[in-house]
Amino acid sequence: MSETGTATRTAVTERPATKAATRGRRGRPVGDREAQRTKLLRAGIKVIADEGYAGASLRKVAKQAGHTTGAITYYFADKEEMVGAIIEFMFDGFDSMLDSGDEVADHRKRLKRWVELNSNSDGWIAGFQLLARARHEPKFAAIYADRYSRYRERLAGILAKQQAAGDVRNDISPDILADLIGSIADGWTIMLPIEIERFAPERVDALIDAIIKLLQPPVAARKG
Amino acid sequence: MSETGTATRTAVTERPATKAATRGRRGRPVGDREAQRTKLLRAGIKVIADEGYAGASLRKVAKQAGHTTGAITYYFADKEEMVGAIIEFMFDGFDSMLDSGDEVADHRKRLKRWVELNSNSDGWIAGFQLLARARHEPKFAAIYADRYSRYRERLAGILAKQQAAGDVRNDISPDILADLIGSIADGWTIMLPIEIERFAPERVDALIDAIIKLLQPPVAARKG
Amino acid sequence: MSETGTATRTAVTERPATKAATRGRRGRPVGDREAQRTKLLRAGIKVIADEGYAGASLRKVAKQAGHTTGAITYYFADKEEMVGAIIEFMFDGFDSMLDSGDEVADHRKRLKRWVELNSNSDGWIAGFQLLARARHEPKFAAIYADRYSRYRERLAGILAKQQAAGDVRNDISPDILADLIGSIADGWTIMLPIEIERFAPERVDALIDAIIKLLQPPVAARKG
Amino acid sequence: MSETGTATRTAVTERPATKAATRGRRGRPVGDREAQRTKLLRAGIKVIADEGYAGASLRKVAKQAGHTTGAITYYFADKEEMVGAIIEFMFDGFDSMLDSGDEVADHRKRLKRWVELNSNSDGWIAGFQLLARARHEPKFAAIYADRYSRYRERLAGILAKQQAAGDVRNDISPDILADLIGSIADGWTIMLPIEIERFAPERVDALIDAIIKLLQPPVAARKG
DNA sequence: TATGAATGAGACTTCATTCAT
DNA sequence: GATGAATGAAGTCTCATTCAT
Repeated sequence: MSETGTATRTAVTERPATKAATRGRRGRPVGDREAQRTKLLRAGIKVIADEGYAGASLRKVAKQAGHTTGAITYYFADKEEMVGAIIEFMFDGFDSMLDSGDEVADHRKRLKRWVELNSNSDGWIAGFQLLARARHEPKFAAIYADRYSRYRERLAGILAKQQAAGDVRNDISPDILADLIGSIADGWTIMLPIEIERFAPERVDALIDAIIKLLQPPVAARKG
Repeated sequence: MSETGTATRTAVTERPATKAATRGRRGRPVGDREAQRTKLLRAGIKVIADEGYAGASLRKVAKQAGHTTGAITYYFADKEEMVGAIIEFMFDGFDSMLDSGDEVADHRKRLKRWVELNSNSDGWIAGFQLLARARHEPKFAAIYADRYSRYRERLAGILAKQQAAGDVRNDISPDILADLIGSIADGWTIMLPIEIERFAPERVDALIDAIIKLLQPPVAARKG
Repeated sequence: MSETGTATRTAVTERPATKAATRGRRGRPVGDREAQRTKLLRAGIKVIADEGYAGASLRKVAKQAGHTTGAITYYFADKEEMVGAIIEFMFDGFDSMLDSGDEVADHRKRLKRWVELNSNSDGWIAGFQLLARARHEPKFAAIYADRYSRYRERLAGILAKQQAAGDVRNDISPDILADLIGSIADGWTIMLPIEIERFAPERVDALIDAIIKLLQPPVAARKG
Repeated sequence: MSETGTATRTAVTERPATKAATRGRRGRPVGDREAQRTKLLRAGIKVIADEGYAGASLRKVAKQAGHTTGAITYYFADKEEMVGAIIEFMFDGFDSMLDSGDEVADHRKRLKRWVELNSNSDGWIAGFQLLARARHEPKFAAIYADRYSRYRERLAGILAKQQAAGDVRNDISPDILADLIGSIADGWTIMLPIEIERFAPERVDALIDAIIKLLQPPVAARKG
């Protein structure tokens, strides 16, 4: 509830089930506004993921949400506002990825999860589409920069702990390592939809093995 | 005629200004076809870099090149073909980057050059915009996939040689190493326009140092 | 709601002129959807009749109807759909022609009416323009084929009844007779706009007389 | 050689075979102009038949003829002139159809030939496409009216002879009969490309049988 | 609260035409 | 005699946005 994004606050406020059926209800339906807004955001993510930013029109978003065109400009001042809301909304589900654990082996889990998300989740596909757009919309860029750096900081924290435990090489500072790992993940995001065969499960395993090997302390220094 | 790509042979053949005004003239024109085509490609790259794919209209490209809209569809069957040509054109300049040399120290040169390209050159900014689009245009995707894999192969070849010479660790296969380095570069491309401060010169140096360190053979195995 | 075709229920519902000027107004409009649609169809018929299919642009149709281009693609997915709707609409008015009666003398009425329609009504002039186009648009062709065959069947039914009553020769099957009469009518449609003098009233009478004479039972077999 | 159309006069003037090969010839190539013009006309007919009038662009015609766009406006002042020339050219091959003979049975031949021509010959398919256009181009209309009436006159002449011989009913004037038969043929032209199944060989035979039966003198009056 | 008719600008594309070469 | 680069208008269609209802 202490989140930055407004979008999350709303998605939970589903109208209480005490209300009458949709037809024939009386009075002002409380909470509907936010629920509808969230519905539109989800529809927007789906459409951007499916058609790219250039191909995502408000009409398609409205249709996807089962609304009419007018509804969108009713809920959002204009397209830009809607897209901004979408980006915030997407990041709200993002942090969970780092909760995978602090063991070295958990790097594997995280990276695998990353590849999966990028293959299947509308959220991350749309996210990448909007990233391209962010270059031209400073507002979007700010959101991305903020959220990404937070992610790298947490990763650096984990790596620092692992270095202290002797599980990860300590001849490179943890924030640099975090940066490189993050970059690899970003690079995968870029190319995954284009070179799918490069990301066959066995190859992804090999790539992750290599990353973990690169993180290991030099032979002589290894613990045990 | 001995060039690799024809597209690179650019508009040096500008005619002397003995002609009427540039605007509005008809009939068989000055200059050769290839030069005009290249001019349009450069204009396209500029506009895509400035406005993103979604904002890059043929009108803008034509204007940027000092032509009318019709000229573009005269040189290219349609927008898709033009953009395809742009991608190819960008990669033509790209291949030269691998010619930087086979020494380990040359990895540094290449990576620095990469960051510079991504910071300053319209080419790679446009390239990333188109990459996002490639997800929805199989033809673009095919070009990217083809060119990228060629790049990685050459890089893997260099790394294999360096492994044989004992300059690079050989506990990870060269194609996996090439893949990871390429991914890092891709990841930089993605975030560079958004997190410029993350790519300050000193930090880039530190990142590259780290990559080279990661490539080194484990202490015990080092030559000399 | 008890209508056969909705398209026929036309723009009688014009609203009182209590509104601002027609041009430039926005928001929820006067009149009902069906009426506006019909208005556009009529405009389309007029333009096609005046300028031919090749010369009938959406712009012109919109202008004729007092709308902007966008309105047309609001009511019809694309030009093809609009033209398809026009053909259907024309045929809706067409079916009524067969209701002229079942007497032999009614063939005269019908054929005269046909010539009149082709001389004066935008409908059939447009119809012929579209017929030429149908060769290259299977969807149009399908509509024509369907409607024409329905027409011939009804005509054949009438002729069969007349044969049974001994009013029409029965040495030729009714569907063949219907086909030939229909073909004559089609032939007139084709040439009427080009050889107007060939279709002077007296000559049309003579042609129709001849058709009726051709339909008569051979002398010996005549009833009475 | 006493033809009206200029196009025929030219098609015969193929350059004498005494000329050298196309490459390396000297002097002004006599007759080439007309030969090239005819080549363009044929290409025009092909394209109009294939794509309809609306779809027939000068570019396509030029391409079909193996020329460049400019060639067409070199040979013809503009598109209208080219199309006018095409119509004249088409009719030049037309009269031959009436040369089928003067017997009653020859009506069958003629009508069958007509159906065949309309099914397979580019000439007549293009002819019908242009007919639709003629409504809006008085020049075209004049050509059609002239040529058609000439055709009907010849047909009436044949029928008059057959009436005199007692082979055809004489209770309807020959020009009216000729008009009706011509109309049927026109009607077939219109619908043939759209209702192909209606013109299966057996059915065409039945239709023609019926026409011949309609032409027969009433039973009591028949000769023999 | 939400609809949906309509706008008007602008997108891509095709075309007839022009004209230096 | 013929080419082909380029124009500029027009064509079809899509879109964000507005606003009466």
